[in-house]
Amino acid sequence: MFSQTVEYALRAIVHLADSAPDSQTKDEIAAATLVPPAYLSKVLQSLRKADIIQTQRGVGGGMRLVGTPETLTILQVVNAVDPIKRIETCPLGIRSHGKNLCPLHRRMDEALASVESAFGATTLSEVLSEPHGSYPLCSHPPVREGQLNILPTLPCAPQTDGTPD
Amino acid sequence: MFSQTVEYALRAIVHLADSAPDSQTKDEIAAATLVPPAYLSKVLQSLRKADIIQTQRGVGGGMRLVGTPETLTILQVVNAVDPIKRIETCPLGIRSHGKNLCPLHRRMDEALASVESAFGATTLSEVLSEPHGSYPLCSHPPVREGQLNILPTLPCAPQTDGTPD
DNA sequence: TTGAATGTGGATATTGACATCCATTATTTG
DNA sequence: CAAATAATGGATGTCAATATCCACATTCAA
Repeated sequence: MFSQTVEYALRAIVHLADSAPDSQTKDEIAAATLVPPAYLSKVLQSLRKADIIQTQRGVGGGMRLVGTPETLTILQVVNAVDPIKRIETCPLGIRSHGKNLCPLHRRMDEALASVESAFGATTLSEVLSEPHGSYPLCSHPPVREGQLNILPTLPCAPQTDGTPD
Repeated sequence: MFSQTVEYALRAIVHLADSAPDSQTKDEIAAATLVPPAYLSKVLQSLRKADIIQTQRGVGGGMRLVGTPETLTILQVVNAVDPIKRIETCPLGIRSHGKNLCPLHRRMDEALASVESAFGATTLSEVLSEPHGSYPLCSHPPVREGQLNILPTLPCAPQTDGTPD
């Protein structure tokens, strides 16, 4: 239903919002969100073109939010990479009758509208500040190890929690 | 957002529901719904495997609804050809924590749930019996010509209604 | 100024969704 | 049975989404 690109973009932007207003490099974001680094570049380009993030080349560079998590909605991110296409005209008619959708396509469009509405009403800050203390990219706080480690800090790092397979 | 296959399946099933309990051949459905005939075969196969339609080979054969338009929902049709995949577990975690989605994916799943709910609550008969007299596959009654014609009856046949390009 | 860090953009591969074609099977009618 | 009708299933083709790679441009620090 949602494209892989949307999934990646949202993961990345959540991570960026979480570290706002600081910058993160592409590789840092990729490691934290488990998105293929090479492809993440492309996705982030779309977000930059949509003026959702700023980029900075060179040493100490990276990506950061243009605005604040309070004002940025999930919908803006989604529309930047893979816009929700509302059904404007009957997909059957060569020349559709304006806004008069048939009952079938009206229902389908209403479904799209509900998604659009829900996403448009959700800011990044809302995603980040859930009351239950759950963490954005997984259901528990990220593993923070007080050491330089080989593996990047994975929000949802594979970990055996005692539960057998 | 919705796949082409879903679009085709819904068009076909609306047409079948509209002519229920009669049969329609694949080519009749294809002509009426403007779906590529060869591909429609594949889509209809999915509906048959889901026991939503019955098929009959040979002279006088075709496809018809198994049930009634009153009990068949859009969701059943959608799930037969391209199931709505709810987000059950965190897409990031190798081993996700059961049903505890992170805030981001919970929102995304809620959007999917709203689509699922809307589609599950809509029967084919509801689509067919809109109060405004609008017609299922387009916003006006189909062109019915009292003659044998070369072109099939297209519900949304391309027609110049006086509006310039 | 040099080199390391970092994003940019173009070329290219991979994959699955969409679509077509055709030989075959099943059914009905004459 | 023979012929016409109609669905079935397998093989194949096409294309856009996904994904990778690399040469290049930009920036900072030493």
